Amino acid sequence: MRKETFNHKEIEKAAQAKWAELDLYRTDLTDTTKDPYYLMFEFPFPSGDLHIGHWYAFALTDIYARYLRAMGKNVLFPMGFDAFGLPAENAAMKRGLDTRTWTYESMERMRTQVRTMGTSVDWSKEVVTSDPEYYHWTQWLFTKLFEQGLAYRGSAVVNWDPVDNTVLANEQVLSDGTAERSGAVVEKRRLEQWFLGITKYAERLLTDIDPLPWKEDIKDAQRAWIGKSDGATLSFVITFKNDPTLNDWRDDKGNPASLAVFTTRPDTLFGATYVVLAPEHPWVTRALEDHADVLSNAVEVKKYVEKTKRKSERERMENKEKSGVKLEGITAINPATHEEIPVYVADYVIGSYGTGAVMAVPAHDERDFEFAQLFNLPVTQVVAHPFKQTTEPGVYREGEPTLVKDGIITIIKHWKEDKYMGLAWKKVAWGTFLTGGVDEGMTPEETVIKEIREETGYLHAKIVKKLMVVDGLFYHVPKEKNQHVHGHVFYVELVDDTKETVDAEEDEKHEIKWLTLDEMEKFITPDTHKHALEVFKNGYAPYTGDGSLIDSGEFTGRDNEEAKWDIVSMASGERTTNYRLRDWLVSRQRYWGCPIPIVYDPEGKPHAVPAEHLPWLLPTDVTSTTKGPNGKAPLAASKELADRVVTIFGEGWTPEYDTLDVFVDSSWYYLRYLSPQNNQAFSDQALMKKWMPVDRYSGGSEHTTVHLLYARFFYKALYDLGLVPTVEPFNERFNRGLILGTDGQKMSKRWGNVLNPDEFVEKYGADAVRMYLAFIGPYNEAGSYPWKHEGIESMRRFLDRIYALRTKVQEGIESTIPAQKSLARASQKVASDLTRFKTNTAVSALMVLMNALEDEEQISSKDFVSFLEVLAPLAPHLAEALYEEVSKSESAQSVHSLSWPEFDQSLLEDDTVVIGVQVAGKTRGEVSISPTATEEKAVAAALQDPKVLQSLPGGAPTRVIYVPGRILNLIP
RNA sequence: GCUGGAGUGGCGGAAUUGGUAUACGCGGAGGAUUCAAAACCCUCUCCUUCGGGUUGUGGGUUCAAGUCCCACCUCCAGCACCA
Repeated sequence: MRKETFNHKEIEKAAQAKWAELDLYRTDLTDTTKDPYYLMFEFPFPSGDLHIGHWYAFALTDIYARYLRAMGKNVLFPMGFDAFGLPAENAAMKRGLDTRTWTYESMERMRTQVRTMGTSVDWSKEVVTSDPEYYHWTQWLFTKLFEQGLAYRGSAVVNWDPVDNTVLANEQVLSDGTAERSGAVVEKRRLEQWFLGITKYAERLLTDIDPLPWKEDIKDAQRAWIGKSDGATLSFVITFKNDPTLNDWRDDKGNPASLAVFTTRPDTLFGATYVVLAPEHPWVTRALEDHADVLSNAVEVKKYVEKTKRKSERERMENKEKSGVKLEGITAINPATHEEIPVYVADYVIGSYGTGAVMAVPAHDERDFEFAQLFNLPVTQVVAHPFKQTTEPGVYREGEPTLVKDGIITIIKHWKEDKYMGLAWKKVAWGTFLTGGVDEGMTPEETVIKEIREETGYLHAKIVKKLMVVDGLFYHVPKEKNQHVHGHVFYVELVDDTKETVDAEEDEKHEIKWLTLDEMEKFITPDTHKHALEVFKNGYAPYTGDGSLIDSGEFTGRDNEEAKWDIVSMASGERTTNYRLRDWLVSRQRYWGCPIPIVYDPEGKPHAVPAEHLPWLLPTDVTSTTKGPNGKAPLAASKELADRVVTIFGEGWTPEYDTLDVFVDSSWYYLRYLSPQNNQAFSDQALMKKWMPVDRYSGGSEHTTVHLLYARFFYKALYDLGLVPTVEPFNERFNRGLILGTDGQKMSKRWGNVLNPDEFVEKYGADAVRMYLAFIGPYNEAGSYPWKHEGIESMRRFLDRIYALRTKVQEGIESTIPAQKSLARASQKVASDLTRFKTNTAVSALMVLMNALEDEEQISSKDFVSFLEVLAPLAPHLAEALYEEVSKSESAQSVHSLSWPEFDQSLLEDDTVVIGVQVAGKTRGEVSISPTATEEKAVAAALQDPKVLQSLPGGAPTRVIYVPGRILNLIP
């Protein structure tokens, strides 16, 4: 038997009944006496049961809600259910139950569970997305977007299950590309679908992130998702070899047959040696379907295109080996070099990004390089790889004048042996290849032959290959000046040892060494030469960085970034921005979702269902398991729906059969909380002005990109329609961490490590579970925390000790100063910790406080109530129970109606503090002095300490650094 | 591969934002209590050759670095053939 314990079931029941009776958590949204604070957590799917993750999300935000109320805020803390959607539908189907019935029963169960946590949710604001009262307005908002052209129809590729004759969501397709349900190999099909035009908002979604007070990882994930790229669209004129008449062919806009490509590297245009089209590119389709004769290898191309179509998304993602087919009969003209270059179709180019076609620059793009290797395509270097010398001798001297010139770096092979020429410099510790400057009027090649002869005397040298151009910035020690050399790197073989006498002056400079490649590696010193050797040994690797342009016509020599846009205008290109973000496909061929409020006239033209016919009800004569005809959505089988359309709109009119993606439902629910029963509007304008944006939004990191981004877009679209008052819906965003199983693994049925929170609530009580979760780690950082049984036991022990404290409480006695000080400190610490969502240190502060109170003989009832007030957000039930016991002199009915305890500031200031004493920065002792003591006093006190004296030669410091109340540092 | 974040005892984690590193809790050891055990209570618990040393590693800035700067290593998260 514990010395003191309490019956948590009793006190929880009593407290919860009391709160309900007092209607303590109903928020008056129109209250003008208090500051509004909108605190929200992500509303759950009705998954059937609350798991520990739900507790973590709801209970910890509840702690903050209770704290804010005590701070005098008017807190809106609502909840609801994201009730439509696949998870509910699948769960119901798996159990063989009706989706609607199962979903609503499931929500009822979860509501009860949420109450057991002691959350202070205002249930009068509850929203359920599958209620017609809610989706009425989802539909209304959709029609508003439709009117703006922001909701539109387009064709999209979907996952098609040929056995079940149905469309599958990505989640229903297994990693091997088969359907979860039927096991069939999933195919790709192009269907007409509804989209929301989120890409129109890409730029604003991006720039408006910057001022938000979110953690960098959340912001960055959104930026990556939007994926902005600045570049240019360039046109490549196309020539049809097999059918010259087509060369006059013009596109829809009357432009000559030319192919648009998007590139972020127009500066490398001179190095574009071929062009690649995505297999989905309209030209490929057209060439195969309408003009098969333009391709000499149409059969082969067709085969390749078919093959890539069958490839699943995942396959394409995992297997990144290049493949492709040349389009025989079509060539393109590089607009910069005017050279004729080949055209390929390859699936490494994505049809839906940019123009679905790229110019390939193998010298400066890794993917293009890989492809070029495969097909033996030319690699033309146009950007020199720069090296600024960073190791002596020859470190580039910043700010000093620099001689810019062309030069050669020559790797010379011995005429007989497998050895190479190295030059050991005599006046400086350089080991180099043969180098030289290119004189006016000479080519680098001529310079090579000349330099070999002048500097080494060898007469018979053969240039085998030009390897590359490197750009060296270094200090030429013998010449005593900075040089910036565009170094043309050559590989040369000596034919024989015929040589003439070398000029004595040249001979003075360096000595020839014949070295193997391994020896050469150690011998060579300048960075440019090291790189040249590397390329000689391992071959050219694509260089994707910046540098000066080479072999780029009139642009040669200029900085690539600086010349970029000039090259674009020279090629008559257009500066373009592209985004990775695609428009949001919202059609779902499922039953359990918000019906898309669209009907089609006899010509097939879509019309929004007029407002007076909303809500556009989900028919009840079909259900999740109903199969629509020809693989259409379940609603296509609904007679109820078809009849409704004919009755309202007339013969020949047909309904839209698809339902909306659940992320549409959840994109605006925070607006509905403000006016959940409103049947005149989706929300209330005055209340939105008062309450938006949501002050703090807590949720899972899995929703960082999709939900958060979609909600931001939806809200911005409503802002443009004048329907909401601000540009962003959420101010602060906190991603919570993950509670792991006791084995440190993610909880999953597969590992058999799923813990049921109800068991712990039953055994230790809701308060212990709440406080344990609060203590497990910082809630404001998305870490992951393994569940420890010992942890929750210790938390119950802590609560028992608090319960035991009540026996020390005395009515009518004075507070002691130590008790007051402890309370003041804890109250301040808990307040600042909770504000930052640092629940773990808030709990720790409570523990420190309790340890101090335990040392007291007696506790005044006033102090004890203060203690309960600080405890109340974290352990609301126990605080309430103890409050009832000791609060006879208090006027408030509930501890949760009290305001946060205030203490005299002077209680936080100590008369004496212990500060560290350092000698030369090392801690040697400590002194106990007043935080306002003068430097003389502090030093005098410190010199009393023998340890300090001992380490302070001379007995007195020459210099003193004194930060009152913090540190004393004595410098000998 | 790219981008972002983080590395502190046996473990979860603290650290007034540059000022006594290891708060609080778990685990462990010893004791008290008990016929005995559980529970409860008390004490100790980074290393040390007792000089001192210690925040992933190596440098730097500073009177002073877990905190700031540079390089490297490791882990986590997001994106991933996006031209």
